[in-house]
Amino acid sequence: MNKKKNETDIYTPTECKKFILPVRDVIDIVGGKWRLPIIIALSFKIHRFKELERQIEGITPRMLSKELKELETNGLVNRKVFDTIPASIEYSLTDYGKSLDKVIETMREWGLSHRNKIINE
Amino acid sequence: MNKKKNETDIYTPTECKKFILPVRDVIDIVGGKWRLPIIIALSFKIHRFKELERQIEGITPRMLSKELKELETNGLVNRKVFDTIPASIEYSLTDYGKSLDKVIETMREWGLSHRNKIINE
DNA sequence: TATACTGCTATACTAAAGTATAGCAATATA
DNA sequence: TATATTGCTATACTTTAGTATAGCAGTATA
Repeated sequence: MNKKKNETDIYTPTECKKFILPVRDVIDIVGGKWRLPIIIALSFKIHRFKELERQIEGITPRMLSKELKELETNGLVNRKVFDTIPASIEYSLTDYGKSLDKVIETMREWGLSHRNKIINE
Repeated sequence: MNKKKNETDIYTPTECKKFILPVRDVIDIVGGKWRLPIIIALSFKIHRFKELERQIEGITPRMLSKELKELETNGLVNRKVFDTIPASIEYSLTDYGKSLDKVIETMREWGLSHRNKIINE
């Protein structure tokens, strides 16, 4: 009776796994508690460090600094230094960072409908 | 010169924060390394525990069990027990879980284009 | 002179996520 | 009889994420 193992698994042995892979990549790049919030803030406008700190509720400068570096490394965020004294630094989205807009918008819609769902129950 | 604080921040003081909120909800519900992979596997077909373990590369039974419970609690996954001996248990997506399909598809597309980008550089 | 601002970094810590390994009952298969 | 299967749970551990607090240089503001 439990013999059917191969029979059931054969349905989508590679197809399902293949489907998961690119989504895993996305999770690696923009997963975690802070990265999407940062990206969203930057999609509104260029921000300086302290501005981001204020827009993203609850984030500590340590986390913000860490995540900005990661996002820069992955080519999503641009860091521009102005040699005023003291230096002012602007963070902006690269084109590649901007290309997440669809993902963010889809997630936002789902999130909103979830809120509505909770409220209407 | 640094006096402009309110001038710059006033642009989107609440708008940006408001925009972030529903996305945060999504992160809370399906964030982390394993939840979306699990949901994707279940979007292909109903799975039993060991089948999921095989489809989702690298997951341990502890994590799978934990995340399935969370997903059930949040109403995304359904757990159905058949009182055969030994019991067999089927995990499936609820309609609400299924409603993530757009989010997943958008993420997948972005993930694929990221792969292409890396390959083409 | 005292305080606040900017753009962080350092240190020390806690909490959450994740891994590794083993095991159990009961049946089926070799 | 030995091994494999299912659907997990228990224990112990490591790693990563995240928090809390303090501080610095240099300017501007009160």
